[in-house]
Amino acid sequence: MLAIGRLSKDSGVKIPTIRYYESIGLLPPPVRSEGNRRMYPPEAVRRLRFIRHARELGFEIDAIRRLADLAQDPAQPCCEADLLARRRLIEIEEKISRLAAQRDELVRMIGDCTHGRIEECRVIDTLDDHAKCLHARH
Amino acid sequence: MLAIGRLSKDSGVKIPTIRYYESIGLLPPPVRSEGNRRMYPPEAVRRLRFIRHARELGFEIDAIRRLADLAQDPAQPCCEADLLARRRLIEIEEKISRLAAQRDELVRMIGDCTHGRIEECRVIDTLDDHAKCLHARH
DNA sequence: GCTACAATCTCCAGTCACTGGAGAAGCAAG
DNA sequence: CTTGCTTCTCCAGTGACTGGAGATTGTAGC
Ligand SMILES: [Zn+2]
Ligand SMILES: [Zn+2]
Ligand SMILES: [Zn+2]
Ligand SMILES: [Zn+2]
Repeated sequence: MLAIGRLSKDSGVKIPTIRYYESIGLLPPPVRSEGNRRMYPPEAVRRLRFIRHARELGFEIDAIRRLADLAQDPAQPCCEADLLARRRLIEIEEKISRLAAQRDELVRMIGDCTHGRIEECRVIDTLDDHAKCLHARH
Repeated sequence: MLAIGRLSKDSGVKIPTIRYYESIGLLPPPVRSEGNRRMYPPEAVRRLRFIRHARELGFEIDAIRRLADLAQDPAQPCCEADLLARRRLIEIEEKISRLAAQRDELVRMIGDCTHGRIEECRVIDTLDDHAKCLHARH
């Protein structure tokens, strides 16, 4: 059995975050010691690492809840887990293309600016009029 | 003078957002009509479009506040505006590389999975152990 | 003038995923 | 017993909105 500080160190998840995950039902409430301290079984480290890893890959809490539940159930088919991963992948690709478009605009704005006064600034000028952008939408 | 609904349509910024921008001091409080309605000068459309455009390029409100103020002051040197743009560009590049790393992991997880049961699922398996990832960090 | 209906007003709460502070209580070592 | 560390609960704040409730104002048609 581990105290919360130990669990935090072993899993790499901050103490307030662990309590937060408990409060939203992502991490099951552990037993308490006589003095009301949370006492975790060793498996909690694994679950929390799983959660952390999924968060690092950008999964939302709801998706992680499903993924973590599925991980506990080895006989189930994995199509739902794979679907969640594919959804996340699509999301990532959309984000990347949006950011790449923003990057293109900024590179151009900065590159075209002669760095004189505001009145000739390409950055301000472009922000002031989207028609001066390469991409129709951002 | 435009009412808020008109301003919203002309600028593409939703009414509650316009009021929100006023509340945080990004948009100056307009004069009011006898009946306490906000009445905007035509220039408000331009300012709001500027703000919206900068938001679409991912600038934070604080940066936009500076940029919008600088835009009003044509004689100033534009180095600060350019610096804000360069900062945003760096931020974008960092985001893209983080997302690209996530994408690589997900593509591999999904591609390697034989889509059988959870116990053999590469998605769950990889989430469970970051050592199975390509990238050391995400 | 009256009646709908649309537009706007203020205030407040919710979103997401944490993060941190205040103040109190428990716990281990010297 | 005291000192200092850990943990407890509760609450508020983050960023940038978003939307609902309930009240008021403006406008068009009759
Ligand atoms: Zn410039
Ligand atoms: Zn643009
Ligand atoms: Zn699978
Ligand atoms: Zn990993």
